[in-house]
Amino acid sequence: MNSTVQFRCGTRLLIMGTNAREHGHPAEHVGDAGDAAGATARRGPAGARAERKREAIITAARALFLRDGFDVSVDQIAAEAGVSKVTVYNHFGSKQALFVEVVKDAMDAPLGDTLVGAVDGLAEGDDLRTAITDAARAWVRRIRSDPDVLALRNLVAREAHRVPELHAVWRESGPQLHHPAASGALAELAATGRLTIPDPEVAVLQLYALLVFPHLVFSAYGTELDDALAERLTTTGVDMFLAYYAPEPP
Amino acid sequence: MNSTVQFRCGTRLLIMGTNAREHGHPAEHVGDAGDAAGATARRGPAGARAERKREAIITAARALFLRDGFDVSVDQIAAEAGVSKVTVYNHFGSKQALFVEVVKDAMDAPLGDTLVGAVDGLAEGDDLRTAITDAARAWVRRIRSDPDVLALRNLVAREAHRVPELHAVWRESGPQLHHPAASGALAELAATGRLTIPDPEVAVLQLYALLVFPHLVFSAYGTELDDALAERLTTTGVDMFLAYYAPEPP
DNA sequence: ACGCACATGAACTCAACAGTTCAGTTCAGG
DNA sequence: CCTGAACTGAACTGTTGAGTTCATGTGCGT
Repeated sequence: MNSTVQFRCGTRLLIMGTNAREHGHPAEHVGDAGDAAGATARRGPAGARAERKREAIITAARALFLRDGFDVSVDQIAAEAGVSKVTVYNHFGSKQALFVEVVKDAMDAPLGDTLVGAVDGLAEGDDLRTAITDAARAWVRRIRSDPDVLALRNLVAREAHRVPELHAVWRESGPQLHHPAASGALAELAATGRLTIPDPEVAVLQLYALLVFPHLVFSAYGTELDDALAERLTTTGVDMFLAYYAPEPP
Repeated sequence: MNSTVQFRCGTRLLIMGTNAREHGHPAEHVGDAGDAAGATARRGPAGARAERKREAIITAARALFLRDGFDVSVDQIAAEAGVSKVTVYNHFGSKQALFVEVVKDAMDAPLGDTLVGAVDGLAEGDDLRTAITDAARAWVRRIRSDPDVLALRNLVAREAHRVPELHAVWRESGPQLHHPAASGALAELAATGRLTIPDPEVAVLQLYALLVFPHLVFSAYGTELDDALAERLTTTGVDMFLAYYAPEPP
């Protein structure tokens, strides 16, 4: 919508598996007016031990939720976390709240930044096709190689109807975060005259559509595109995009 | 993969809502060797009354499953169908089996045929862009206007992990059915020289990606693209596709 | 009009699971 | 080392929902 907003909000890479995550303050998102005031509203136990427990719970819950969906029992999560069920409830209040917390925590935008990086570091004379293809390749690889990224998206998609709050979380951390990034990158290319983009909103969608949506869609139904096809899809996709939006062929 | 297979397999339009469906033989799919032999394997009650009941159950179950997912209780379904719960079990054996049956029944390929139709009725001199755009528009409209089409896809995506048999059903009735259709249409256009398609597999995916995947993806997360955007997406998508695959601009 | 397969409904079993209670234990911080 | 907040384990409540049983109708086919 509006231009010149801050991109590059969350470059926190979402490594997962190894729990080497700094974990700042979990609920320190951007907007959310009405949260800065109370501050003590419904925060769980405090202290060093509590922090450890909390993290253990989130880690275990993330793993189990990603694997089995919302249907895992709280007992399982507690067991996996090496923690009493009561502790889970002391910390999060309800299963839903825990779920939302897990998704919030895991949902940092790993997409789109790649493109921004590629475009930012693009000198005047560099080959646009190569740059974008590389970025796209990295982007797709990230999606495909880290099963958790797709698993998380599918999880949110699957359970959104059961946990309505997910909608909000998703909108805030998903599209709203990296959509402006990619959008801004395209705008930058348009501004410097390397692309001609009459309808930026459509162009961004098409970029997604050509490069990542196939993976999202197929993974949603449990199948997976093989490496060779993914590669052809990426290069041809960028080709097609540039053929349409670049003023003249290089 | 192989060319010159039969397209136009299932042109049974999936109207829904009005239950004016002829309902032939529900399990009369194409391949499925090992089904023609036994024939009496696990078929439920027979007779006129039974058939009525069975249909009522499927209709009710479809409505409820599409609305609320797999979580509706069998009692609800029975009530909605005006039928005893025992009858449901007499007919289908288990909730899962009923679910699979419902999906099988509802899953006819409404996609792709449009394209085939447009291409088939294309005279030598006709404008390709207009024809494909019209087909695409109809296609997208069908997806967007009939909530059940998307609901069904989302349902399958959501519950596939709980009902593994869905994978098979999906593969048989989904991609495997209309993918060849669209694929064949493209092949036909390539054969008559109106398009130049080096990598047909990729081209089909790109056609899907540009035209329908955005709708699938966004609907999976509960949002919806507005009409104007959908229209721009369609026309620009076809444009882009043709710009890349048509030998020379008309 | 007769009989039997099919349908009913109401009560029942069984299991799982969210969330709670509580008496007792652990650990971090002062 | 002492105190209290935080944790534990285990038992408990309450609900929900799948699938079953059975005694009693009801309608289709002949």
